[in-house]
Amino acid sequence: MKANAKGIFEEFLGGKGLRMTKQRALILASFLKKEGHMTSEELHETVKAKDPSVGRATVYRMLKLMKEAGLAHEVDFGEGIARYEHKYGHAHHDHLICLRCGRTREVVDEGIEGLQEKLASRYGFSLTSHKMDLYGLCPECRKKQKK
Amino acid sequence: MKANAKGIFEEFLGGKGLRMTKQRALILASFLKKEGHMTSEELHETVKAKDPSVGRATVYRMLKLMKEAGLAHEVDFGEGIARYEHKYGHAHHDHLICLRCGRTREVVDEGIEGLQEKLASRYGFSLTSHKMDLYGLCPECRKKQKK
DNA sequence: TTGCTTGCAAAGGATTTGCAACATG
DNA sequence: CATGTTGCAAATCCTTTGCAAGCAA
Repeated sequence: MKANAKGIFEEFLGGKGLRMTKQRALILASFLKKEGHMTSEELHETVKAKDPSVGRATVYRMLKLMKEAGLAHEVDFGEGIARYEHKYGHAHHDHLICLRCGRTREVVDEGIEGLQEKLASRYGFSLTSHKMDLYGLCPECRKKQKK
Repeated sequence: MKANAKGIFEEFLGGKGLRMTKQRALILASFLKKEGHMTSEELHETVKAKDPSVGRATVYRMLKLMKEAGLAHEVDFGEGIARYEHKYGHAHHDHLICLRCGRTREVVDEGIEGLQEKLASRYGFSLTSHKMDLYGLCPECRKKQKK
């Protein structure tokens, strides 16, 4: 699966006359290995652990490329920084976000997905994508809250 | 309605030992008058048309106050800039956004709202708020697309 | 008066870009 | 070898902050 994602990315690069480099391979591998919603800085740290010479600009440039290649997805939890999650092998999903501890859960509800389509077509829109983030308290934080 | 919103804001200010000033009154009125999702800069322009001496920092500071007072709501359509819509007299709603022309529509679907609660409680979360933005093509842009 | 407010400019934080040196196909 | 690529630092963009002067209560 990891090798395959790399294959997809190389094909993407080839199609645009771009090249695979050791920095790109390292960043891609690091990105795929880590789960969750990481910031550019977190990814840069992970990459630097393997090769301290990689600069942050390269990480930003790769993030943009991976987004174009369809391997990364940008999310925004209202913190004023971009976060990325990998799309490869991850189906579409929405987020449940704890306002206290920041933990997130990926969720999907077919019923909601269906109603979104209906809602859009009611207004004559054709839907391309959507984002839905639900904010609240996770079970653990609700417990602490009561004490 | 406008006068009333001003009343709400003055009460909010009073409760915090803050003062009403002519800049604040002007920014509030300009904010309420304009519909849609405006950026800080757009609001600043509107305000400057009435009083060119108002600085952008004051607009940013007011936006934060209006948010605290519950009169403004920050939204983010992924452009890297904050947009604000007024909450006063506007019930909760989600957005339908045209990817081509940028037009937005405010929508609500009770069915979706209900399923969101169910989805959250299925994971033990208590819900505080949510945001849902649907991206696609509006009826006008779909027509143009076909030609 | 007291101390909240303002405008300005400087500071900040995240992300982008120019450039000379370097590596890939 | 011709071009893409890199790291660095400088530059941007949006937003926040420090400060001296100004104004509301």
